[in-house]
Amino acid sequence: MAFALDLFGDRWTLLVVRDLAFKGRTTFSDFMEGGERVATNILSDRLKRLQSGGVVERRRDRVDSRRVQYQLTDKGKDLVPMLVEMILWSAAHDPETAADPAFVRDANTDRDRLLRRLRSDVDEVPFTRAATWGGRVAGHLL
Amino acid sequence: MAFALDLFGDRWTLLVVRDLAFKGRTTFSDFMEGGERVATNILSDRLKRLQSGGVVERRRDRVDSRRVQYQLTDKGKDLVPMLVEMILWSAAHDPETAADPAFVRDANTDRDRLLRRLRSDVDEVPFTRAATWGGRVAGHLL
DNA sequence: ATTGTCACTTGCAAAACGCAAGTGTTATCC
DNA sequence: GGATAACACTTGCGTTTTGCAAGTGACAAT
Repeated sequence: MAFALDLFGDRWTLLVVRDLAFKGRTTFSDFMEGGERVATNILSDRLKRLQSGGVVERRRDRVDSRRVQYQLTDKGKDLVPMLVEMILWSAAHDPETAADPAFVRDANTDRDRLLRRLRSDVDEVPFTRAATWGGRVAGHLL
Repeated sequence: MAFALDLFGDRWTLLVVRDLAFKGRTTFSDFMEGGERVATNILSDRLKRLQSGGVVERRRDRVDSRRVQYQLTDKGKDLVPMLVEMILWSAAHDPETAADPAFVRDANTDRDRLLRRLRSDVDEVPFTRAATWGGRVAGHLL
């Protein structure tokens, strides 16, 4: 656990991973526009740490070389089950939760199926689509 | 997720929860002796935050009134599945992991059973025993 | 009565964070 | 082709949080 917390034991890092895993956000400005107010220097620092931790990979966009695309490595994708548990806990205990009740139900009734779906969504077409669930991007409500 | 990270998005908080859930540690000095080097003021602060977050309860020891016993609330016990996923991720990706391979195997082959066991262990005799697994305290190797 | 244990608190230096502004590079528009 | 804009950052600086060491108060043990 100390190993995990060394890497993402802070306020922002896991939100970046969530954006990558569920929200289809892949660029610096995507992460910035995510509602939560990260400072640019902090975001920059967290992306570097995620890279050196092997959770995220960085590459320039082929089409528009100003842009930098971030994506989860396999190691990063392996965080999804933990994120799901975190979301479920929050959904259960946050009085103002924004989690989709159907997502929660699905996770509780057939967790393995949900995880398989999320995994395959995150795996394929890494730069064009987010993980989908129930026909739409999964994370909009998380 | 932001709700969760507000409460335990830092380096130390989840280690306290882990100590309570898996390692049978219940007192301030227990937490201090846990190997990781938390400062006393930080530990004190985190325990207060966990209390006000409803994750942990504080009560004086009946027998020795110097001592203070901490225990997980139901809300705190609900974090166990997330902790397990975190441990599994660390076990899979930390080259120097100390996690028990059999724990990892059990978690992967019959997760629900493991969670039920951990839950009942944490529930009963809250002040005398830690969660056990495989006949011994579960967390010694986590 | 003295010493020790336990659960903290306090003070201070160092590190991390948050904000605003600035920089360099690459597209896009006229 | 030159000006403008977009993007991904970096830099400076004041504020907040952390880490370390020492101290305190209540109670227990001897």
